[in-house]
Amino acid sequence: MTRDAVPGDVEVEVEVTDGRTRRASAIREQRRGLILDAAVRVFSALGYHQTRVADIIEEAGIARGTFYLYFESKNAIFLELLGDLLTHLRDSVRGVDTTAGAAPVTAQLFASVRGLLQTLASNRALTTILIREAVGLDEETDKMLMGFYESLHDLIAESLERGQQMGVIRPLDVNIVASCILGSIKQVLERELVLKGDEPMDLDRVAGEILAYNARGLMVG
Amino acid sequence: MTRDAVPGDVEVEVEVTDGRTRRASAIREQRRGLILDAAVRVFSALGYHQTRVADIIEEAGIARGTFYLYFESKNAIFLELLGDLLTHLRDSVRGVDTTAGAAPVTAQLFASVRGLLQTLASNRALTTILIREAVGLDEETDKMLMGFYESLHDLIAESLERGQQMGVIRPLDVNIVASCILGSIKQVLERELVLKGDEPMDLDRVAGEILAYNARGLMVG
Amino acid sequence: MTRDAVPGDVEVEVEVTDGRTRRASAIREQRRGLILDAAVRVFSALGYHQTRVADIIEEAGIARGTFYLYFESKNAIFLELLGDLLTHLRDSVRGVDTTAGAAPVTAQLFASVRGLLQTLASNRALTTILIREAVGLDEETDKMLMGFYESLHDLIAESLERGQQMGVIRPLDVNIVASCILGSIKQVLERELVLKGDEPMDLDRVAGEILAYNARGLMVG
Amino acid sequence: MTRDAVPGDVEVEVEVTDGRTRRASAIREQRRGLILDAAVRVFSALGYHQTRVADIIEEAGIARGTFYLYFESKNAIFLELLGDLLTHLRDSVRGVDTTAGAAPVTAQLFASVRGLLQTLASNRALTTILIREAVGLDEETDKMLMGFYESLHDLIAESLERGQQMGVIRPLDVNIVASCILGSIKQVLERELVLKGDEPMDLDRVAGEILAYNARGLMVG
DNA sequence: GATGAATGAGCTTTCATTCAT
DNA sequence: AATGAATGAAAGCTCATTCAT
Repeated sequence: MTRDAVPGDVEVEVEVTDGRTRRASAIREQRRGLILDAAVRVFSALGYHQTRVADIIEEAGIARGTFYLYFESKNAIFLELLGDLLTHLRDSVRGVDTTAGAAPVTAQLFASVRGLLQTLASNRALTTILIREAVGLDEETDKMLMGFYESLHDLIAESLERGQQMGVIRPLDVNIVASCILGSIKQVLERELVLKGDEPMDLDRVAGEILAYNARGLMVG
Repeated sequence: MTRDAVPGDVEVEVEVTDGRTRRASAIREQRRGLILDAAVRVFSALGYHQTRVADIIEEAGIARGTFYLYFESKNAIFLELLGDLLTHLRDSVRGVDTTAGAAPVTAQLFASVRGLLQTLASNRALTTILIREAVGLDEETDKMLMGFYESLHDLIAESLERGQQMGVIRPLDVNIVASCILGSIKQVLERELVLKGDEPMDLDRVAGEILAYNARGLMVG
Repeated sequence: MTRDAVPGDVEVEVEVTDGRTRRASAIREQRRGLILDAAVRVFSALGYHQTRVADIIEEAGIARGTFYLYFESKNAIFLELLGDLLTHLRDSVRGVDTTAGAAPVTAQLFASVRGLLQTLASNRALTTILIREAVGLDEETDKMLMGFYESLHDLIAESLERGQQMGVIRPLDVNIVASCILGSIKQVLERELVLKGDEPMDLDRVAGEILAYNARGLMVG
Repeated sequence: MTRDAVPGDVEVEVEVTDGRTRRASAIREQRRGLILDAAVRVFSALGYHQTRVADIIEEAGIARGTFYLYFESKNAIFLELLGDLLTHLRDSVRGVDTTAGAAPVTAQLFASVRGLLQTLASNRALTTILIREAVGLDEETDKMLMGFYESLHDLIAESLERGQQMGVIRPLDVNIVASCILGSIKQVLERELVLKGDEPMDLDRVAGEILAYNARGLMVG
């Protein structure tokens, strides 16, 4: 339920830092983290629009003004949370390495999908936000999200193209099929995380099923 | 950009209808339609939350009170638009007929997917709303939408099961794969409609590509 | 529950009146009366502020615009109802006749109080409005009502003065005591009509009790 | 014209109170009081319905939101004012003590009536509201007010019964006569306070006159 | 005369953000 | 740095009244 520590959390202290400022800075970051954690809980429980700043500060146990000492606005903290998750996700998705000696393509893909599911499963609250809320909030948030999905799409499309060149992927419209793959994963996730609630997900089975589907389709043989 | 006339639009006139009331009723429905059209334009341009009732009445060229003469609330008109689209969509999706003498399964599926894309393509503005906005608004809207997707999911899952019994679908987890299929379609749509803007979609090619992907997967052979 | 026909109801037709206009005028007055009756019912049930013009036209079974054909405004119809009741009441209240040969003062007062109660009891709905609602609505209504109570007050005060001159009323502050008398009657009425609901009032007993109280006070002897 | 400080005004501070919170709380109550005072002035000048929240905040010199920081709604602040006054009034009305050695009944009654008048005279603005505005606003307000008058009525009726048992009150219908007494006082008050405006009231004379009237009635002897 | 759809000023209330302490 | 009272723009909605048919 809590947000993982993320590099971006710590603002770089550019001034001369003696012990005092360093300690102050650490306390500051700790508090910032507490607020972010509280915000995740509230946003994923209530949704962005139902969440009032009052809810966040109550959950965090801080005063109204304090919130604005750490974050510019309600939208800013939401954007930061979203950015954190996207960073996590990007890290768990890698293109297929087709150089000689690399692991088999299928194994690589399995690892990639499994990693993705793993990351999302261990950030259930944030993921709930990502899937349920992050569209139609405002221009900036929308762009951020679309950019993320676009880059995932491109990653998949490029992999498909390379696969075609290697002769392991059949001729197909890489953009449409990239969308299909991305959509498969999103939808399975939505179903697994949002509908199934707290029940843990069998990562291996789900990842295997997704890959089999993507690789072989539905037909017998 | 405008909403299509829909059978459900016209409220049944239960009273005795002479010429006058029939005409009045027709005018009323026409006006209702104009407001719905205006709302579609505004909602799909600004998003649900950014849209104020003031925007809709300005677009429709009516007074504030007039809006509430036809619709109970901002949420109500949105729900109605969404309901219209879902009705449209349900009509274009049919389960696979596996009785002897029916058209080949592949052809049926192609017709179904193509019809779905067709419906959505000809309701671009509404579809934009469906994809971009209809999640996380409020409990009622969410339930409506989830119910719709759930019923699509179930339709697919049942078709898959039947296919397995007939021996044309390989063994697989019907729920996960149903999600994959549904997600494929959603994502392709989102890409085609939202990102590509007004550029028309090659329905046959897209539908064919989706089906091929779902049927055969990615692998050569 | 219905309003009594009142002379003021019929607007004098000053133009040349042939049969046609006379009939039209009669129909008009009849309709006016229906609306007034409907308004009484609604006002006394809901109170002035809770009553919307929509309630009155629904009760009367007329169209919105028709209401304004007969009455200038919601306030105007209320004022007219109030005026009707005040006219009724004024008619049932008479000063004490102290000329030789007149009925005994006590009998006259009893008749006056009894008549007042009678009038109000047979206009329960209107009276409910008078007692519960007619203060603080707007300047004009307030003035009308205060004028009515003031004239009742003056009538009583004058009677008291005359009684003092005749030696039948003890020395007392006529204004204060006139208020006491008026207040007694109002409060008894409020209790009898508003709290007791539809239970009929024993006019003789109540009038007798009020008079005895006013005449002899509370003390033994 | 200003509201008196009332014990109930100060919310009990249940938390640990250091100097800071105590001061803050005091300031808060002071501000609350200022708003209540402003509301009394506006309500008694314009009447409940003519008064908009905008009028109160303008009179109080505060922002719109500040009002809602202290009071739930326009109706809530009105109810609080009314409740304050009723509490005051209840405190100044006491039943007659008929145990041996108590003050003479007449003196007790005089003190009670005088106290009532005193309280109302020193809360002229609130009283104006009580008499002119507080009926027919909404269910809750009506109940509050009716409950108050009912309790006054019962108090008087019980006193009358006890007086009868002691043989100092003649046989009479206690409920009707209790209404008469209550009505007398209400009406005198209305006349003295509302009609006479700011002119001070001769409490002793008015109280004396009311009592004499109630005790001895109008007749000579 | 009758109709009822249309009007729009005006209301109460919410809540993200500011700023004096 | 922390606080939380104060702010006020902005929203959704109501309803007495008008007016074209």
